[in-house]
Amino acid sequence: MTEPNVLDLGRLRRSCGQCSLQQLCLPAGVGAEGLILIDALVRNRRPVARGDRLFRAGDALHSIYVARTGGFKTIGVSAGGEPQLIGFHLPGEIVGLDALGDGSHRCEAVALGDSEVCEVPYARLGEVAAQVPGLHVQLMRVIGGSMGRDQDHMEMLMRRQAVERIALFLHGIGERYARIGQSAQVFKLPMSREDIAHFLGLALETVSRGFTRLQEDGTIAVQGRRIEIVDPGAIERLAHGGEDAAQTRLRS
Amino acid sequence: MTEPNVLDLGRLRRSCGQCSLQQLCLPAGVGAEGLILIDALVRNRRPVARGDRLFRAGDALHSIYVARTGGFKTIGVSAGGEPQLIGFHLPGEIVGLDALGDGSHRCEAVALGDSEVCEVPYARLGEVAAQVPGLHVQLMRVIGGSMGRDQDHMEMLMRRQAVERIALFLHGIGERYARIGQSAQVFKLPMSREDIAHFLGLALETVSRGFTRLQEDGTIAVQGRRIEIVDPGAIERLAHGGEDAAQTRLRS
DNA sequence: TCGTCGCCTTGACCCGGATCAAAAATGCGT
DNA sequence: ACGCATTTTTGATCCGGGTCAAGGCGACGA
Repeated sequence: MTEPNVLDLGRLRRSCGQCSLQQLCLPAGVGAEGLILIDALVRNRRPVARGDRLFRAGDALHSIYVARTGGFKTIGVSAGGEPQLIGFHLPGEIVGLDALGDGSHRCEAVALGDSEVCEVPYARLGEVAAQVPGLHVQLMRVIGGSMGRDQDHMEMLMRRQAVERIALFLHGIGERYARIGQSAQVFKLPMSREDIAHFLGLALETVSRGFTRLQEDGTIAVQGRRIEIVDPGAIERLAHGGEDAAQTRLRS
Repeated sequence: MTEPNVLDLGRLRRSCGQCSLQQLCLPAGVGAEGLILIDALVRNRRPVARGDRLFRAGDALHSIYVARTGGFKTIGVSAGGEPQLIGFHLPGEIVGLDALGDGSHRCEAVALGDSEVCEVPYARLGEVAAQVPGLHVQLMRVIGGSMGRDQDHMEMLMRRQAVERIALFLHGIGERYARIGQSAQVFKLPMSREDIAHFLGLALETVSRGFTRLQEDGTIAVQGRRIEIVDPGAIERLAHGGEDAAQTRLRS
């Protein structure tokens, strides 16, 4: 038995105006009439099963994606070498910008768990952006945010001490969950220890040991992938401070 | 529109049409009439003395810059922590994109030596881009290239062995010099060992030792900051993990 | 309920690179 | 040219974390 308004409900729930990610996504700062165009631009939500790929390295840039639920990791396959974990993409974050440079993807995007994405055909994005004032600005902001996240990643990789990298990682994940209205203190990591290790440039054993040590210090509570940040101050201290107060010489 | 057929020599030499970086810079793929607009957009070349800053962390996004000669480093000051070397910017490369996210710079840009830049006021860039079809596309390509370079940086930081990071660094620098028509085998590094060390996440002594070791192996020849890549194959092999056959990965 | 499989934790050992220290080379200003 | 300061190289020592190896802990199906 079918409800008469099931289509309307479905359509309504798919629309950008109703999306919980609206503030973060492309529509932000765009008027109502622009929203309609963007609604048409964004293909319907699409389910993605755990382990499925949105695209592979070398694929031509066809669409960019917004993670709605679940999560993704992007893996770069550096010529012949072993795969490198480029980044994680939580709900509300964009996947696929790596192809902006030369029009083909440098890495592949794998779903960490069962997920949903919004697909945005890149070719039509340009057309719509030309009609909707403000979309380019928002697009730049979104892209800039993505670059900022890459720099956060580098900041992690530059940290000398393993626990500092881990603290920075957990702090960043918490902040990103807070952006979508979830708790920054208690969350479930969507990725394995091995993924985290590759992301941080550590051995997975070192990640595990780091978690244990932070738990022993009373900084966090660990139950498998469920993390509770018991002492946010300590995490912050490890993440930002922690290192020598050496005055480096920046010549003026 | 007006034909600028009467030009003094100085203006001609400053114009984008005459710039040796034309192919890499904003004008690429833009018609003659667009070029005139871009010419007007780009402020004249500006000299920057060694050690001068184009902008500091926290500064509002005012302009983005194209390095013409010399070179720059961008340094992120992560809240209270010690400074982190985000990247190097050789001639033809863009400086200042780090502010796209939230409109204020995350890092400061310091001239490695006496340099020249083209300054592009960001507010006017948007206006001109609206008038010049194809500029947005090129803008995206330039931004994408910058993101790609960041990922190359990460690839370096992920390498386990110090010599591999150094080999990857030298290889990348060579490629970037080749893009602007200079030799990829012989070049003078514009930055100090200390800068390289911070960039690669190593101690400066380790960088120095790595250079020495590569020289002893006959892979490179070092004379201070002047580097000659004697055995490009060996560099490539080290850069890509030392296990795989030489596979050239050139970004267009 | 049990057994299996994947993921996570813990232990032991060892090496690469950070660190401390100092000499050598290069560059810079006068 | 000279002397001074910065940069670079080289040496010696030590420790964090990579690596190998074994042991828990759930989750899930039979």
